[in-house]
Amino acid sequence: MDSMQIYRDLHIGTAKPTEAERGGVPHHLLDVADPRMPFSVADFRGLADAAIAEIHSRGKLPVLVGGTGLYLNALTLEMDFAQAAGDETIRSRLEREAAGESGKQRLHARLAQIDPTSANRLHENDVRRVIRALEIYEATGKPMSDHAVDFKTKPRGYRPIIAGITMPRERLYARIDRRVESMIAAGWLTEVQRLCQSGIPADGQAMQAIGYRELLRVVQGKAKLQAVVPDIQRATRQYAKRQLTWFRRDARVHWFDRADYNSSEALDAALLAYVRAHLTTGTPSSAEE
RNA sequence: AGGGGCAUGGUGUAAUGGUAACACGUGGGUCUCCAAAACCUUUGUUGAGGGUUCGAAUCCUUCUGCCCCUG
Repeated sequence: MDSMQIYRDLHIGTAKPTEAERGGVPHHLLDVADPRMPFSVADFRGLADAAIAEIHSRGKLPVLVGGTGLYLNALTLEMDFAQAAGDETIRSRLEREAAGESGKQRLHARLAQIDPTSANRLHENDVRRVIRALEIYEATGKPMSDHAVDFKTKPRGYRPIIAGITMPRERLYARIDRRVESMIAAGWLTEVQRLCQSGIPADGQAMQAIGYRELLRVVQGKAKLQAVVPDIQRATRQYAKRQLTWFRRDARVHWFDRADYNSSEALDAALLAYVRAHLTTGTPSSAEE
C-alpha cells in the first residue's frame, strides 16, 4: 500500500524491502509500474483487488503495509472516482489556464458556476483539486459533488483490521534523520544517476518522490549532496507529520505506540495479538503481504 | 594590542525616528484517478544596561558576543 514502491528501479529511497527482508513471503504490488509512466489511485485499487482475491483464493490472509492514506481509503471505502478517469488533455489545458494571470481565480469562479458545493469546499489556491472537479464535469457532464456523497463512511467489500504504529515525535524525527543518512550511505545517489541515464523524465511522477527530486538536482549539478541531505530529512519529517494527520482522524485505526514496548519484537507480538483477536473466520495458517 | 563592522522569532533576511514585516522551519488541519502530491492555517523576534526623544530596531553610551583588517 505504497504509492512509490510500485515503481521499478526505485529501491533505496522508497525503502522497498529487499529479497532477504521479504524472507520468502510473497510480496505484491512492488515493481509493478514503469517509473516513466503515471500511476493513479485507481490503478492501485485495481491491482490490489486482484492481488487480494488471488491471496484469498489460496486461503491466505493478505497483510497490507504502507502509508499511502488515500490508497487505503480507495481500497476500503466506496470511492467511485466519479467514473471519470484522469484526462491528460483536459488537465494540461486547465493547468495552462491556471498559470495565466488570475487564472486560479477564474477556474475557481467557473467551478462555482457549475458546482457550487465543490467550489465552496475547495480553496482557490488548491488548483489541482479545482482542476479535477472541472475535469469531472467536462468528462461526465455531472458536477463532482453529485457523484458519491457518503464515500467516507460507506465500506467496500473488505473488513479491514487496521493498526497504526507511532512513537514520540522527537524519537520519530531522529529516526527519520538517521534513516535518510543510511539510505545515502547505501548508494541512493548512484541509483538516481542510473535512473537519469535510463531516461526517466525529470518532471515525472516517480521523480516527485521525496529524496529522488532532491538527488536529481545533485545529479544535474544544481546542488551538492551535502546540502541536499537536510532537505530530504526535512521533507520526510513533514511527510510523516501529514501521515499522522491523515490516519489520526480515521477512527478505524487502532494505535500502537512504540514507546509502550521495550523491543520491536514486543511490538510485533502486540500487533499480532491484536489482529488475531479481531479475526472472525478461522485463523489462516500463514499471512503474507 | 589597535582599528573597523555586525548583533532583529529556531534559521535567513526586511524595516534610516512613528503599529516590527517576509520567507523557511515548527505546531494544527484539509484530502473523491498526480497523494512521498497539492492545499489551508497557527506560532514566535529587536543581545544586556543606561541615555536623548512625545515616540528608538533605527541616534548616543557602557557591557557582552561574533566577524574582518593591522601588528
